[in-house]
Amino acid sequence: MVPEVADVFDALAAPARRAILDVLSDRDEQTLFELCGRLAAEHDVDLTRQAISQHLGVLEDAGLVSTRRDGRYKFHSIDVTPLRSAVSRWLDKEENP
Amino acid sequence: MVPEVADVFDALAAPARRAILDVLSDRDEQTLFELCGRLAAEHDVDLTRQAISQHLGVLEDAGLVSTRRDGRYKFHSIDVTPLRSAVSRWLDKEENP
DNA sequence: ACCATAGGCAAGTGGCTGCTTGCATGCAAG
DNA sequence: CTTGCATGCAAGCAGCCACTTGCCTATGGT
Repeated sequence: MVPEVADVFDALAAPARRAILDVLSDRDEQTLFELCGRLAAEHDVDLTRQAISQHLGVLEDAGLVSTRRDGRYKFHSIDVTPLRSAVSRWLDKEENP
Repeated sequence: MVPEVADVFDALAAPARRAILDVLSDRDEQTLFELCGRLAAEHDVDLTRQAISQHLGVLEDAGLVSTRRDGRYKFHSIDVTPLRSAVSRWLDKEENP
């Protein structure tokens, strides 16, 4: 699935998903359970594992999170590339074209 | 009202509001009726005047749109400053701190 | 083989919000 | 002062989505 600009902004609209990006921005290659722990401990995000998993799915569909499987573990990492291109339409505005 | 980061991303979540920013990015100082016309003609946004007005309110609360009153006209302009600071937490990440 | 761990799938529900409808306000031209 | 235009306010309804609950698959250790 190719990520659209709309998917990026929809993904960023939820506070829980922004907190996930914050945690992943601190350290890459985290599993679902690691994320659940750190979200509850450091970001006051008290959701079930399934809720976090669904949020990760949205972020992955938007291309903001990339994953790598190894056995029964799935490691998540942040990727800001889609965010850069999503906001460039307004931030890279030329003053004198 | 001081705009929060959450307000910025909530504002950007709606396609209609992103279209409004696109129109304002083209030309500043547009009135509500001008915006309605250009949104319908060039961006396939077919909403009532009140809907557009509410969207403008959300954008204004987020600090993404600034307004200037003159008589019975109200001119709207884009301001990308809150957007820059909202995305900087992920985009301005230092590789070697 | 068995059990515990890591994660996935799916349906149901409550609450929020986006849009419309109807009316009100304010300014300006005649 | 009346008429018309640009905008503002508020309530109500319908649709969506965030979260939970319950069950399932698979991998790895003992």
